[in-house]
Amino acid sequence: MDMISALTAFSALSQQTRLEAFRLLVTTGDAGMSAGEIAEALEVRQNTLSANLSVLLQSGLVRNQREGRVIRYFADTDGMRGLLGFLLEDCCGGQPELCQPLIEDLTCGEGPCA
Amino acid sequence: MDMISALTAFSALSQQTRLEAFRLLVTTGDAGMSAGEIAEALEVRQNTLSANLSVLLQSGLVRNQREGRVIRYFADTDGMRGLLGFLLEDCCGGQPELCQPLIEDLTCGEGPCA
DNA sequence: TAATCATATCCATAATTCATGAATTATGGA
DNA sequence: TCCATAATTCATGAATTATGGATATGATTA
Repeated sequence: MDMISALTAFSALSQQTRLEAFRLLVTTGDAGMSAGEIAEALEVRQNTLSANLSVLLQSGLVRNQREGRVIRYFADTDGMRGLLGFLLEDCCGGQPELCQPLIEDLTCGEGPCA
Repeated sequence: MDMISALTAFSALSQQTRLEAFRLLVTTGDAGMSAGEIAEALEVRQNTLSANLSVLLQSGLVRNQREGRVIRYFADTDGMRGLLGFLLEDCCGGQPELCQPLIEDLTCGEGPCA
């Protein structure tokens, strides 16, 4: 992931409706959620959400797929991985002794994630 | 980390000068860098950088410390960990089978980070 | 074909963000 | 105390972004 993509992704996540939508999509995983369901869950107007989903799409953090009349959205795992990698890249390159314990904290295994 | 803090952090990272400054501070680790050195490295005016550093400070991603006339800035590992945890939290809670491989990719061990 | 449902797009307005120059504060040395 | 240096704060205007109403598109059903 390059700097521009990272900026776009961070910018996409720096707005409440979008961050909430993204988290929602992360929790629903492969099932995803239709635009309408997301709008209802977050209590935002349809057109406002649509605009925000389009920002998330462009950031690569979210994918979508038309299913008949409905358009279903999904968190994009690759996009998320790219962003996490970008954040940790310098850390790993420059300061692995700082970085490794930071990563080890992030395992899902035991207890809450972080 | 709560939603507001995460929004603040993402917003802080969604601007080029700030993202570059943050990455710079990550690579310098415990050594940190003075405001002037950062401004010089990034070729931005002192007051512009100062405003941007203050945004990073408030986001918790960066700390600072006065040393005589100089103010030295450092990446805040705890802040970074909090943000990563926030991103992965839902993933771990809701979709550990998606999340774990994503995390495993992030080890510093072999090759580039991501 | 007409009606309807789910989304997206267009447009205007409101709100936010950003870089800049000028002024200010804090520190250390002569 | 005076001066120079390091950095911050403040006010401003330009640019960007968010929002909501209206409308358009695209897919299904009757």
